[in-house]
Amino acid sequence: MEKENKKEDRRVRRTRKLLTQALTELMQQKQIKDITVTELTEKADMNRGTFYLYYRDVFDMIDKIEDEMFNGLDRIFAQHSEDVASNQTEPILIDLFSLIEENQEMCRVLLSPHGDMNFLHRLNEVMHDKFLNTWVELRGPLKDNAFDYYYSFAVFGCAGLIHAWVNRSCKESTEEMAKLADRMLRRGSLSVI
Amino acid sequence: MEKENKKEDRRVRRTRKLLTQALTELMQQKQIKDITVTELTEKADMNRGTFYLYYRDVFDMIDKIEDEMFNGLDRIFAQHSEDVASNQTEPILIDLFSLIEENQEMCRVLLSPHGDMNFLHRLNEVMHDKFLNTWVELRGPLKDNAFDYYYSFAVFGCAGLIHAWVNRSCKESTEEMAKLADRMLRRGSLSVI
DNA sequence: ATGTTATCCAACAACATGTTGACTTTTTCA
DNA sequence: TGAAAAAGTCAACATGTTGTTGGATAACAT
Repeated sequence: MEKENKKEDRRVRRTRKLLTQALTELMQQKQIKDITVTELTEKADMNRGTFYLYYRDVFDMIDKIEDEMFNGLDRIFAQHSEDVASNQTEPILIDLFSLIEENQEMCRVLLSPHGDMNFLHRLNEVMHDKFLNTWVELRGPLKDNAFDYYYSFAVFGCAGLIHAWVNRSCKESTEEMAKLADRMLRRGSLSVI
Repeated sequence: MEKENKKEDRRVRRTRKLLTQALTELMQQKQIKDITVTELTEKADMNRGTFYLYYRDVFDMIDKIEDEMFNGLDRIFAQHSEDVASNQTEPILIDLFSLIEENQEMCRVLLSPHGDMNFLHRLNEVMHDKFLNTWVELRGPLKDNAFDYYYSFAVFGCAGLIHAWVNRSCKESTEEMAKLADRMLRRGSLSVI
């Protein structure tokens, strides 16, 4: 364990941070497709060539940023393994919404009209795997296709919830949101109004 | 009424059709951002300049295609104005899923990882307007923010449902899907499994 | 048959891209 | 502290896409 857990070079941190800031700003102004590496590095006040040391293009950069969020997601599910098994969704949801809150700005742009559909699908995939795996373990193999529909509806629906939440600057607390999501999933979205 | 309702030039129809076909194919292979006008027109076997007679760029083309689908959506809501007022969602949903089925391929790519987030938001907007307007008429002005969350959840959720459906090549009938959606919205998505 | 319109073709400048090599600055670590 | 390693700067390059143009040709409507 020489330098495994060593923090990365300060310059690298600085560069990554500046690029991420610049990207977040630009994504609020225009669609991803219209963001050029040139203007991105200009806004971050660095050389254009530096960008290519880290990312292939703007979309690749977004993917990498998403990666970090999904790592956080994995960590949450690892911590709540018992809750998943016992179908205790609320504690998981609270941590999940906390993660969202920490990455508020990025989530807002990723779910915005200028956002990234792939983000939604990665989310869908993760939730599907995490939950479905435990369901299979508990109840044996599945028979019909209702599960696919259930998960697609639930995950996309939660994404919609998150979208609305971050666009209100996360006014409601994470606990409130977890309760709201849980209620919608269990009793139906109409039950909240 | 000289030539108001006259069909457009046969050449125009042909060009539009060829371009749409080519786009649909390409969107299955790669992300929108990687689709160039050059390769699009090559696949459609026509001059590059012709493309610019109709669309500003590839994203503009997608918007225009979406426009047609949303016109169909408007027509459906116009036909079911009584159902909206009486909260009879199922008949509307059936027609809605029929519309989806007609535009199966395009819906699949628009909701795919390579898809268009703006499509989701336009959908959200339309449903919000159509339904919420009647709610307001019936029940007077709204007080709290639960409606926003409800609609975001419901519309995004339905989008997830549609996504799963078109990826199964619309195996289930429109009636089945309408029932499924209605049930999820009213009794909760967990009720289907 | 005739005028109108859509498409084709070639060519153009403008721009973003991705990569390179040499140079400077910062960080690491012994 | 000093030398090696790594990160970033800068200028330059070939390449490909873009959006637009003017004139020729073909397809269409009446």
